[in-house]
Order: sequence, then C-alpha cells, then structure tokens
Amino acid sequence: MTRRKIQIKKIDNTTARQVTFSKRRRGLFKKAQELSTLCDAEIALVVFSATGKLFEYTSSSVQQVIERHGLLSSNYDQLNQPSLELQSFGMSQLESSTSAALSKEIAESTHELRKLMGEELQELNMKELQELEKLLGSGLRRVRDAKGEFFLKEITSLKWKGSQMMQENKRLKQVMMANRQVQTLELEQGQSSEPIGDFIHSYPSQDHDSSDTSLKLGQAFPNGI
Amino acid sequence: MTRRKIQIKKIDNTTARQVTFSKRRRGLFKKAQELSTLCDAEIALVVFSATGKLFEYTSSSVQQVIERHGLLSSNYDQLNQPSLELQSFGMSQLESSTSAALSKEIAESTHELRKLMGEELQELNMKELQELEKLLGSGLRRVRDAKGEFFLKEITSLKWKGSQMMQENKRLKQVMMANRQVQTLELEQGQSSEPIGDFIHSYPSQDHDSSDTSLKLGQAFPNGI
DNA sequence: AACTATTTATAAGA
DNA sequence: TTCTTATAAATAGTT
Repeated sequence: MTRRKIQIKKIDNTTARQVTFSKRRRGLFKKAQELSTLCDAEIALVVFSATGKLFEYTSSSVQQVIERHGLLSSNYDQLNQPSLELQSFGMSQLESSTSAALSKEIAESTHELRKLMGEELQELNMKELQELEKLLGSGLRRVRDAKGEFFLKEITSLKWKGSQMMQENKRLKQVMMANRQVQTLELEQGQSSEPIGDFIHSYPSQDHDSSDTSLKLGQAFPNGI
Repeated sequence: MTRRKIQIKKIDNTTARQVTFSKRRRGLFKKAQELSTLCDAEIALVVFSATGKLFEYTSSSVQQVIERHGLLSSNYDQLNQPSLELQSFGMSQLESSTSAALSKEIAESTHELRKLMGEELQELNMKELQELEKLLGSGLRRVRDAKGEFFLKEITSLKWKGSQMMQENKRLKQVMMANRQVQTLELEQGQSSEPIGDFIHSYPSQDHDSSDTSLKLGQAFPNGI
C-alpha cells in the first residue's frame, strides 16, 4: 500500500508478516477507537495473533450497554410468558398448568444458561474456549428442548384430539352406512327415502352457531377430548 | 481527515455523524479483514451503532474453530430436520415446502447465532460479558422465534384440519338427524327401525383399516382437508 | 524503530 | 444513499 501495492493474501515471510501484523493491528485499533469516539458507537475488537497472543479493545462500560439494550431481561420475561396464541387456543385447565410448568422450566434453563455464561466468561482464555463452547451449547440446547417440548405437547394434544374426531367421524359414517342399508332395504321394499350420495360433500356447510372456522376445542370438547 | 483534518471527538451534527459512521465502519471492517488475511490472525469485531444496530465481522478461522468442536452443529442439524413426528403427520405438498422455507430460515438464524457466539467467545473478559449476553440473547430470540413460528404453523394447520373435521362431523350429524327424522316418521307410520340414541358413544370403535390411534391426516384427507 | 514514496481512507460537497 | 475529489492518514519497502 505504499512503496508498492500488495495483494491481500497471507504474507509468506514470517518476519514481514509479524511486522505488518504489528503495524496494522495498531492502525486497526486506532480506527476502532476513532469510530467509537466520533460516532458514539459501542465497539468490541479482539485480535488473536497467529501465535495465539490476544489483543483487545472495548469501547465502553458494560452497564451502559446492558441498560441501553435491555438485553436478557426481556428475553427472560418472554420465556416466562406463554404466547397469547397458545393461551387462547382452548387449552383445558390441565394443559394450562402444564404450560405454566414448562414456562417455569424454560425460565430456569435460561437462568442456568446465564449463570453458566457468567461463570465461564470470567475465565477467558484460549484453553477454556472449548469448555465454554460446550457449556453454551448444552445451555442452549436445554432452552431449546424445553420450548420445543412445550410445542410438541401442544401438537401431540392436537393430534390426539384429531384422532378422536376421526374416530367419531368414522363411527358416524358407519351409522350412516348402516342407516343407508336400512333405507336402501326399505327402498327396495318400495319406501321413499332421501337419496344419499357422496354425503360428505353433497351437504353444504351450514354453521348456525359458529361463523368462523377456527377450532375451539376447549368448548367443543369440554371433557378434554 | 481529508478536505480538512478533524478532531477526534463526538460529531455533533447527527447526519454527519451517521454518514461518518457508515463510511468508517466499512473502512474498519475492511482493515480487519485485511489484517486477518495478511497475518493469519483471528479477529472478532462487533460494532453497535448509537441506535443499537449491530454490525459484526468474524474471521473465518473463528468459525472453523467452532465447527471443529462440533458445538452448534448438532443444534444446527436438529433445527434443520423437521421432527419425524411432524414429517409423518400428513403434511400436504404445500405445507412441506413451507416447512422447508422455515427450516432454511431457522438454519440461517442458527448460522447467525453461531457467528455471534464465535465472535463473542473470543472476547472473554468481564467487560464483554454483557455484550455477549446481549448477542446471545438476540441470537437465541431469533432461533427461538423461528422455531416457534415453525411449530405455530404446525399448530395452525392442525387447528384448521380440526375445524374441517368438526364441520364434517356436524354435517354428518345433520344428515343423521335428518335421517332419524325420516325414520322416526317411518316409525310413526309403523315401520321398524334401528334405534338411535347417543349415537356417538353407543357405537363401539371398530377400525378395520387402522389399528393405532395416531392421526394420519395425509391419508385420511388426501385432498389436504 | 524511522523514513518516505505511495496507496488508501475519508471529509466535504454534490 | 452514492459519487467525487482534495487531502489526511496508513503503510510497504527500505534503512
């Protein structure tokens, strides 16, 4: 970039590379600091040399950042609060309490994750990186699993309710078929009967007591089906 | 630093400050990338604008480290794979592609989270703890939101399917009632008829084509109902 | 570490 | 926001 323009690729010569690292690192940190000052930005810059040496720059205090962005607290609150969608989806008393339990579980997982993060972050060196990664991974997985479990329970419940409806449907059809047999028999005997073809689709939907198509299982199946 | 030399202090004019932020941020990231490439250094750079917007750069080697330890990869895979339960639960073609899109979304969120983690994990000191919390928080929230959205779509789909079944049920019952009226009439006319009481529960469940109670809507409603 | 010829970054203006 | 351009700043090669 000066006596000659250079290609941006790894510098082969070790000495030259180290010199360049030193020069450019200083330049980079200076730029970071200037940007932070000029534009009131929060900057975190960490550089590891090829030999593992650490250089870092952080623009400002932690408290300001946390307060400004109100980070995990809102996250925490959100996890504690079952979503409105789920709350309004006709849950039985039992299911609601299950949700509460799961929310608590998730909150605890989150809390644990935060604790793990806090603990481990105090150590901070290359050797502990893997350990920290592991902890964060399992912490994340826990939160994810709890949340996923929550939804899966919903889905399982819906599947079961659906299967119950399917069975009732099937039974209804059987009854219908049985009746049709009777009527057909009667018809053969000369009795008049309302014709039944593709009975499922030949009858228009006529909902007199419900105008929307959303499923309200809680009221449709007060007994928990 | 050019048409005129400037003082390194907060720029008062908001517009000028934003322009400078934009320009210098790009320059800083470019320098970081060059240093990383030229000198084989690992670099993590995180910049928050005064308005809280996040900009980040992580040298690829950091991500390689993360990947090498297979940390989030399992997480990644799990998120990418719609659960078997969901896959087998009779999704229509349309729903499947929706799932694919959501999986992709989730994968991207996960990738972003991984990048954020990679960056922050290099920092490791008390001052950066809050920054990391913040990043993890938003990363988590993103993954969680995507995952939640995925499940919510499942649930919505199930609700709709359920409502369709409810309606069919209702229609069947109406037909039944109509038939019963006919038969009652016939009965009044002296015709014998199979008695129908609580027809839903008085007929035992007799599934001849399915021995388990799991719901298989795909085959039950091939048309997507 | 210092020097300096050049390249690069960028402040101001359009 | 993007471009232009004059000038400041950074820096590659050299000492």
